[in-house]
Amino acid sequence: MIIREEPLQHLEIAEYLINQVQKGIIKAGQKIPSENDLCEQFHVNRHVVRQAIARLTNLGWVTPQQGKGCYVNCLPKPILYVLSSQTRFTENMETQGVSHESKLIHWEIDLPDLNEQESLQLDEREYVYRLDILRYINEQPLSITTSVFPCLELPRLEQHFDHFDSLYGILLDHYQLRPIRSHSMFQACLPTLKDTEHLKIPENIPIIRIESVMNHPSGFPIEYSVARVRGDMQKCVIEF
Amino acid sequence: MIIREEPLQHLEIAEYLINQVQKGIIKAGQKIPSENDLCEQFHVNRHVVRQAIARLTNLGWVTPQQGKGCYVNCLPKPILYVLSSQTRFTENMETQGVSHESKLIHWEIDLPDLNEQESLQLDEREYVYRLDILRYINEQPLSITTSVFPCLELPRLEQHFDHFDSLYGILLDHYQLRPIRSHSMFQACLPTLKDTEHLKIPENIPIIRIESVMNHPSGFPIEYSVARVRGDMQKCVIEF
DNA sequence: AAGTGGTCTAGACCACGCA
DNA sequence: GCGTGGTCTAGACCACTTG
Repeated sequence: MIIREEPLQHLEIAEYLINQVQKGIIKAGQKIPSENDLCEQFHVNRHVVRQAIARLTNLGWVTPQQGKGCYVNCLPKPILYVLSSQTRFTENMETQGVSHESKLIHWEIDLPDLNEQESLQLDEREYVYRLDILRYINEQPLSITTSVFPCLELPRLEQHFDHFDSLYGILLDHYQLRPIRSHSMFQACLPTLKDTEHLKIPENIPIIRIESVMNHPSGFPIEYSVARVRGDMQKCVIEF
Repeated sequence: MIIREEPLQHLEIAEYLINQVQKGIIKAGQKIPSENDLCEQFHVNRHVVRQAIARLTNLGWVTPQQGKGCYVNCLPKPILYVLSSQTRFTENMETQGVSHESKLIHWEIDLPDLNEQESLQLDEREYVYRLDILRYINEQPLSITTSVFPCLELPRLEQHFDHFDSLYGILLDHYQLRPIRSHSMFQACLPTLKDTEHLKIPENIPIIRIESVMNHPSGFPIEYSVARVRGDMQKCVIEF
């Protein structure tokens, strides 16, 4: 009598592999067995093995590399991002001693959409700057942020884009402006296809979406931003 | 000359379907075409269609139901959860007029792990209560929270579990205790397999993990909790 | 019984990295 | 050229829902 003990699934293979990594049997930087090897080992189809590996990938344990193999991530301990009314990316990273970089990958002048109108208390005819900023830590893409400012408040902002390094540096240097965080809204979601390209992540890695409104020191809203941050690379901390 | 315009992929089918839903061509509560129909429509294998639908599912647009079809979600606008030093789940939901419920699904007395020791400033020999609480809004599971308290602070806590409805209600009624949020840490991640069972979600839906420490009014830490919340059902708001 | 989604097998071709 | 992962086809069996 043959007992089919086959609620064996992609999920069980995934758990087995995660165990191997957690126990240190397969170490960070090493490869897990190839898909074909795993097929033989578990006597299953390659498709099933691939499902298992997909789960490992989404959970952040491994990253497959075409032509090479599937490597266990040297998981960088998630960066702490301390949120307060005064927080800036650059300063935050520097206090943690993390190498960082910001790139302006796109900017435009446009009419505000409904969200932007409401958050910035703008008329539908008041133009805004819309900037897309890609931020790196340790040479890896961490987040992409869309920041929106009323054009009126930051005249000729584009003049300062040539040597872009820190958004808040520009605001401070050229406009004597230090925005203050009014409120933020967090949500876990999946990246858009565009975001996956910029962040160089698979489309199933969860990201944290942070929607914020920043105020001018005198009180009115001056910046509306939506950041999409790799969930596995950052933890946001709020102190009360 | 035949032009292969076939970077057609599961992702493109997914985008097509998302468009149909966004434009209202397929409305909430309705079914999208069956897998076999989509196979014919796009002249692709069922496997490809299933990948596309998997993406829709993860993004929260649809939920497949075996034997019936794949229904467009009546997307409940994400609940706002306002985080402050005084926040409680029950009160938060009631101010928004949302029907809610809490179930204690597991409890134990145990020695604290390293995280818990550190967060609660406990000796490794001081026992803790560990509670798993499942919370519902509008009859749908929203979050699962593991709360840890030092046994010493809440003697005979289990006596009050019979008619469990609100954790903070018990603390207030029987211990005259109103914990105050010290800090919280957010991260986007994927659910564990256990969490998927409790929350009744597929394993690829992103969740937001909120790790918090709450203090006794006189200042020392009294509760360490880890909440896993459906990303598509809740937005956390922080006011500064 | 027919249709639906859930899971698996078997096998193909491609793009990439490496020796 | 070979092995790797990425993608797709073709077809099978199952569990569930509905008529």
